[in-house]
Amino acid sequence: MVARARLHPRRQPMQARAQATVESILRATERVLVKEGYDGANTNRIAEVAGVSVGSLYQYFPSKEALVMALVDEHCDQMLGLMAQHVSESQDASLEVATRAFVRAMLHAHALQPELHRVMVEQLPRIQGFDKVRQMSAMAQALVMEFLQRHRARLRPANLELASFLVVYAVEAATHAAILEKPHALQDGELAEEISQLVLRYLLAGDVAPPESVQ
Amino acid sequence: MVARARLHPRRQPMQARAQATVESILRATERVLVKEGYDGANTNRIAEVAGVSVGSLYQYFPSKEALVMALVDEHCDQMLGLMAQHVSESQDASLEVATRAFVRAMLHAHALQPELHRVMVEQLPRIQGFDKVRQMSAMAQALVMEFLQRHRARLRPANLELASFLVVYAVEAATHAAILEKPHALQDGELAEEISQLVLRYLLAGDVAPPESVQ
Amino acid sequence: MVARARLHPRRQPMQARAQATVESILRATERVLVKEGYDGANTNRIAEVAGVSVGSLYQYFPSKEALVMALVDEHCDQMLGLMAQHVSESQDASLEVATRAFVRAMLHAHALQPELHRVMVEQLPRIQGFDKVRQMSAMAQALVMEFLQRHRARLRPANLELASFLVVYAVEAATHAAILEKPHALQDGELAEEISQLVLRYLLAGDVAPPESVQ
Amino acid sequence: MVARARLHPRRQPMQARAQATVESILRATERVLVKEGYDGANTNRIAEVAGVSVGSLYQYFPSKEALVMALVDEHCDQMLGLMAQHVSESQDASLEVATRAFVRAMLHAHALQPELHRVMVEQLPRIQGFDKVRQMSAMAQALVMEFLQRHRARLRPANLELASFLVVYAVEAATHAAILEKPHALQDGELAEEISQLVLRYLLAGDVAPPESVQ
DNA sequence: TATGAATGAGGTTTCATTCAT
DNA sequence: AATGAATGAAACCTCATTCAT
Repeated sequence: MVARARLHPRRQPMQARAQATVESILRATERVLVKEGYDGANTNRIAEVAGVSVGSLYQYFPSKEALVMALVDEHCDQMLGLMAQHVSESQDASLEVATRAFVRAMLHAHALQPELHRVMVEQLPRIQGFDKVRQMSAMAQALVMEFLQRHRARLRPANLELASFLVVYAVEAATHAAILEKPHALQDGELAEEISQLVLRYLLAGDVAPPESVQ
Repeated sequence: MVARARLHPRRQPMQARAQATVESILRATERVLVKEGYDGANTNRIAEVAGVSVGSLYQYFPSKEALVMALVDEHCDQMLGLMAQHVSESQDASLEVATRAFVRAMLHAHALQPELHRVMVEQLPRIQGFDKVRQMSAMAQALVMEFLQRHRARLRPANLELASFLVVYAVEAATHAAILEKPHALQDGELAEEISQLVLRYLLAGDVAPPESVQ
Repeated sequence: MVARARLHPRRQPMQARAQATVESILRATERVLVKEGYDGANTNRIAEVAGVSVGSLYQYFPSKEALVMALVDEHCDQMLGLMAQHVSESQDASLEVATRAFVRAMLHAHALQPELHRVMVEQLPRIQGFDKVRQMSAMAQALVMEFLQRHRARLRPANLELASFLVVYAVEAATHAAILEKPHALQDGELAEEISQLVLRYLLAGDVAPPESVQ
Repeated sequence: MVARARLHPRRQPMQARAQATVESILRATERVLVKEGYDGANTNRIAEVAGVSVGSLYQYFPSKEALVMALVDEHCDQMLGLMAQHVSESQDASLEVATRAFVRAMLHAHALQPELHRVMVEQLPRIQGFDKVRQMSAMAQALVMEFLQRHRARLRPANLELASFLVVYAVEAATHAAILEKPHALQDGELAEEISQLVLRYLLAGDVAPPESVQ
């Protein structure tokens, strides 16, 4: 109801035992969140599933929201790390190759824990101070824009900031929806290729050749 | 959490006064939802804002979720109606003209009540049995696919179902994000044109001319 | 732990039934407070004793402390009312008669619900914003000082503010301690007379005659 | 609330280091009690402020109440010691000189740690089994009565027990209230003199001369 | 002896829903 | 039909205390 004051982890676990506790709490939160949804999840249940007492949960997370937030942070960091890694690996690749690699990486990332990702995106209420998701978007846009700037000579759009914005949101939405609604479409490369076409044709002047003729 | 037996409106309001009551409850729900979020909204507060008693609220909506669902229904119907109208109006228009009109329509639709739309998209899908939003997506895809089929001769993608899927999600995501994060970009036509380019270049072979030279 | 935001009653009961509920909650609070002490009192128990549900308690009192505060307010108002009444009744009495009447009134007031008064004074923590008790002291001092000013010609102390301060605290302490530790001493008039002597001899020059010779 | 079996210190600290630990725990308790009040004080916090672990705290104090009680004991012992010392020093002094010295000593004692004393008096009596404070009162009354008996020839009150009772409570209340509410009044001797007058005029027949003419 | 992680009973509070008026 | 007082299950969270290391 009211903005909750404490959203950040309460203390760093110092001993190995404590780190294991924190880990088990986070994993239990995931499981409960996926199974029961955000509204169905409650701290007593999470603690029970984690095999610890509520007290231990509150020793490390000062509120239910801080707990969820920590999970979101972890998830965002994973996603961002994956994206950054792919961008840096595509340093010298052509736009076509890099884009296709990136789209496949996104599909892969979403496919890792699709149910968890769904909960993250669909159910986690936008708690006050929950800007991590927005931050992640901003960083993703920055990464993409940096990449586009290196290739700007070949690009059609003049406003690269706007282009990054559109590309990031379009790819995220398509990837996310596909994982949830068309999981079978992940097997053959059609989905990945079509998303890549969406991006490349938007960015490049002229037609975009199919992947085999480029690679 | 609780048995969720009743999700549909309890009775149709017959008299004008009753209809006014229902209307004020729905509007109050909107306001509270936008201001406090789904978790912060409670039926007593909504009734208070609506200027009626909780008892009256429960006379027309058998549960909190039925109430929220009625609002979502209303909103989806509006969006779908708007889309259907544009598709039918674009019956004889070129793909270019129709797409640009559609994108502008979507931006317009999202701009009507952006905060409410945000709550709808971000917070409400998590209610169990809330497939209305998914239904809306499905219907939107059907409408778009019908449209694409009429223009299939000019289209590059072979799999029109997949194409509709991508177009609908990409446009929705871009439109939604733009309304919330780049509200100033709505003034000039740049944003609308870039989203249109995203769609058209994906769909059509060859380059896409700017709007003025086509219209 | 932290200053609690809500210390004031939540709503005024409008219907007779609601007023009865509030009344029974307040009386139950008294009983539980006396029996279990402040730390032993809990809202579920109070509600149970009151014969209502916790929900009803929280409908009228937004927090445990607000509930206790309401009781303290009520008690302070009673005490102050009693004092004011006696002061006004002693309008034309001599200092000796008025003082003796006042001391007897104080003893009487403390004896009404000695256990409750003890809890009030000894156990109710000084919650932030709990200045009602201090306010009551201030008002008592004001009443006494007004009275002293009317009799200033006969008084020894020059600083009437200080005199009021000392008289109020000395009488309150003596009365309070006597009720709790020497309840038997209330029967004969010795205690009342000695407290009166304490006050009168402090205030007046020369000796103070016993009551019978004055009245 | 809970069974309150253990109220006494668990063991005597033998080594210097252990004594230092106990000392730091007691001082931390003081600080936390003054800053947060009895309800806000918790053993984990106290241990943290003391710079030791909770485990160490429980090594020396078997319960929270034993800890607080040790502090109260310490405080009472200090006060009683101070009073006893003054009484013995006033062995041969006149009633007037002894009383004035005693009142000044009380004011001085209260002024040492006024905030701590406030917490002691206002918040701690509510702990069950806390008769130390009452004991102190009883001992104070005994000391005073012994003193009065030595001077009984000059005294007006016949019931010296009652007189001791009133004098002790009146002086304690006046002193305590003055420290908290009129701290500035401590500078000049007016306050001390007026309290002394309150006592002396109550005790002695006839008027009481100002201090300079007596000493 | 010291540490601090872990415990869990029990407290406060909320809010969807019911029902007497 | 409308009111709003009443309900109570169930959530969140604290903190005195224990105990493995």
